[in-house]
Parts: sequence; structure tokens; C-alpha cells
Amino acid sequence: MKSVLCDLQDDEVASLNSSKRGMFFKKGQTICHEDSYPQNVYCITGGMVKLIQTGTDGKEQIVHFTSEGDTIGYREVLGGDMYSSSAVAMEDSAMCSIPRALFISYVRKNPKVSFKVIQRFSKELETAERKIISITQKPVPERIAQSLLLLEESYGYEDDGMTLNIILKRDELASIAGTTRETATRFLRTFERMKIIELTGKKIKILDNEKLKKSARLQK
Amino acid sequence: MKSVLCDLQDDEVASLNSSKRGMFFKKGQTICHEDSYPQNVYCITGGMVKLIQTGTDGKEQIVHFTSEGDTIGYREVLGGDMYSSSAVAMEDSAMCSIPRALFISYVRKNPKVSFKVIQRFSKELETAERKIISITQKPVPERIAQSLLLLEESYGYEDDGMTLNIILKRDELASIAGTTRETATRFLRTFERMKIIELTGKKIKILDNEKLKKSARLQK
DNA sequence: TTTCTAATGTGACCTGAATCACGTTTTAAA
DNA sequence: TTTAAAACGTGATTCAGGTCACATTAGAAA
Repeated sequence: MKSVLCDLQDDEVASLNSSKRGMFFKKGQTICHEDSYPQNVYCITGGMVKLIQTGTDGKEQIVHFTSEGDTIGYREVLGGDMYSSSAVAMEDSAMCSIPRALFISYVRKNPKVSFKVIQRFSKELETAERKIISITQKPVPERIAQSLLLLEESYGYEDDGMTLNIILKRDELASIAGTTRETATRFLRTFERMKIIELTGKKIKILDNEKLKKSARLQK
Repeated sequence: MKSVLCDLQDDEVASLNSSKRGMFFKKGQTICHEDSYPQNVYCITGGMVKLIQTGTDGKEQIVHFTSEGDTIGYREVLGGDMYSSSAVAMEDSAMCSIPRALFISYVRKNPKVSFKVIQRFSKELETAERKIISITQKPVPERIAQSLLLLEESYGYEDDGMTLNIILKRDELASIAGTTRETATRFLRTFERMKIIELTGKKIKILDNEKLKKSARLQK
């Protein structure tokens, strides 16, 4: 197990192994519900899971993607909050659950683990803040370009070295960029016409990384 | 000192007191610059400080307000990052600085302190995520109402129990709500006409808290 | 395979809010 | 107290992007 718990001591690893429980979710299934009380922290051992929040009018907004090695619900468990987002399997996914109290005790008792959590939170906070700026100040096409770069960073390429190694529906991509399905489609098409990307079904091939970066105006 | 460091051990408090340095900033002065390397963590002992990020076109976006008891720069120090925002004194402000390495060692060595940091980060993350949803999904007037409620929560009222105990320029309020000065003005006026608030100079008096909450559509 | 449903692409239209422009008021400085 | 600069209010205008409507395609189920 990579992630925050990789610095546990031997006896703790043993106790963890006996307490954790393997689980399996089919594509589309919900792992945990927004606004429910977290009983467990989930470590994804396979597949891909999206964290979504439901907005005012029921529109879903993607908060995060998580995949193998990521942990779900630890923010809420450590903060003592309800789940702030629902976790939904985007493909058949496997994970193991760790009881809430146990997870907390690991974090509390292991300075190394604590510090790792701190560093992770710190990164997440930075990302969130950047996203706020981006959404309030950048026009949609830039945000889409930026989202593509984000996906590149997180999931990398397929063997051809150009095709993004993740498959998203248009609404999902739209949700990352903070726009609508239709608008996302339109600008993806624009990028395609500009020979920056190539679309084949849901696959996105990045033809011109430089231009894409330019389109995202990523000075920083 | 409230805040994250209140659980230090005696000898640490002593060492802290000898290492920390009092500082004073005049209104408008910059305490630390975005994208510079953080040498210190600052604890505000008086006054009020805004954290701002500069967007693509140089437009400033307010990320946070901080006042007495708050700490500036610990996110960056703990994450090992550059300052992600500049801190600017909104009024004459006093603070004390703690050297970076010292602060880190306090956090690393004290499980209680670590855990407090974790909880604080957790809260901040939740707030940030909520803000992202809000900005992408709520129209401006709702966001303004929400911003007012946020200010109420953070700064409370003056002695009359109705006037917000913080003074902001229109652009600052606009920046919190993620809009422009003009638009902020307009909707504040609208709220005033609806007898929800009353504006006297920069002072904002909340006449009808219920209606305000309704305007923010704060189901959650 | 066929059938049904979900996902997608695209044009037409509409609107919320940004931008522009400018007069007025407030604040700070001299 | 005068003066200059910053902050504010408000109307007119513009436009990015959301919404709607519908045709097309892809995927899943039967």
C-alpha cells in the first residue's frame, strides 16, 4: 500500500491487515454518499473512482478523480466531518476499507504518518486554491486546456505516448473544467481544428503539447 | 497565542519566545510576496491581513482574510512550497515571525500540534471545495449573499448586533464573491432595496438575516 | 442481431454579468 | 483646508457561454 499509511510500524501493519476488509464495486456503484457519516476510509486497490458533489440544482460537480493507491474519505475522517462528496466507481473497482477509529489512531500515533498527511493536505489545498483562481479568472477554453494538462499529469499516456490514459465522458470533462457538456464539446472541437488534439470516440490524443500549454496560458 | 501552536511543551514555548520576532506593518504594506520562498511563519497579534493571489491578467483575487490569532504561511512551510499568495496588511497590523525550520520541528515533534494542523487543513479544504462548487454553480447574487454570511461568521457584529464588524472595499467584497466591483455594488444595492441590508459608507448592516440566508440558498 | 437508452455534436437563441465610460463621493496627502 | 487620488455608483453596451432543441452515434441489454 502506497499512500499515507506506508510508514506504519510492523505491529500496526499486522493489525491493519486483520482489520481491513476487501470490497468490490461495479461501474456506476456508489461507494459512499455525500452527507453521510464516514465509518471507513477506503484505499483503492484497483479501478477508478470519481468524487462528486451535488450542487444546488442537483448538478454534479467532480471534485477529484482517484485511482489505485489513493485514499477516499480520510479528509472527512480526520476532520470529523460528514462525507463532503460521494464516491462513485467509474469502472469496476476494488478497494479495502479501514475502520474510522483505527485510521485515526494510526495517524495520531505515528508522527511520520501525520506529517505525510499534512503534506498531502497542503498539496490539495494549493490545488484547490489554484482552481478557484482559474475558474473565476480564466475563460472556458483555457480551463479546458488546463484540464487536459491536469489529466496528462495525473494519468499519463497510453503506449503511443500521445493518447491520454483515461477515458471520460464529455460531462465529466466539462465538470472538471467547470463548464457544460455542450461548451466542452465545442472547444474540444476547436482544439481539434487547430491540430492541438485529436478525438477518437472518448479517446483524446494530444498532438501539440506546446500549443496546448499556450492555450492554457500556464505561466505558473 | 491561540492557533496551532498552543499545545507546545514548556521548554518549546521558551525556545519559541526567544526565537520569535515581533514585527509591525502599516496599512497596505506587504508582509510576504507570492512566489517567494517562505523563511518564516507569521502569527498575527493584531490588525487584519488579506491573502491575495494575482491572476493571469494581474487582477487580484482574495484567498483569505486573517486576523488576530491566525497564522500565515504555515501551509506553504509545511508543504515545502513557495508562498502561493501575498499577504497584505489591510490595516496597521502586528505579528511575530517564527523561523521556518523551527516551526516545522514543532509540528513534527508534537503529535498534538500535528493533529491540530491536520484538522485545520481539513476544514480549509472543505471550505475551498465548497467555494469551487459555489462559484461554478451559483449565480452572482447568491454568492454575494453567501459572502456576507461568511463575513458574519468570521467577524461577527459590532455592538449594535447588526453591523458587520469588518470594513471592506467594494473590490475586496467582489473578490470574495468572485465577481467585479460594479456587479457587487449593483447587487448590494438590490439587497438594500429589498430591505435585507443597509449600507452606510463601507459599513454593512444586516437587517434581515433570514432573507439573506434565503438569498444565498444555503440548504447546506 | 435488433432494440433501446445513454452519450454526443451542433446550430439557434438568450441572458447574466463583464466591460466601458463617466460623474460623484470619500479619503489621504500636502 | 485645499487638492489630488482613490473608491464608488450607475447607465449603456457587449459578449462569453449557458440553455434549448434536435439530429446522430455509440453502447448496453435483450
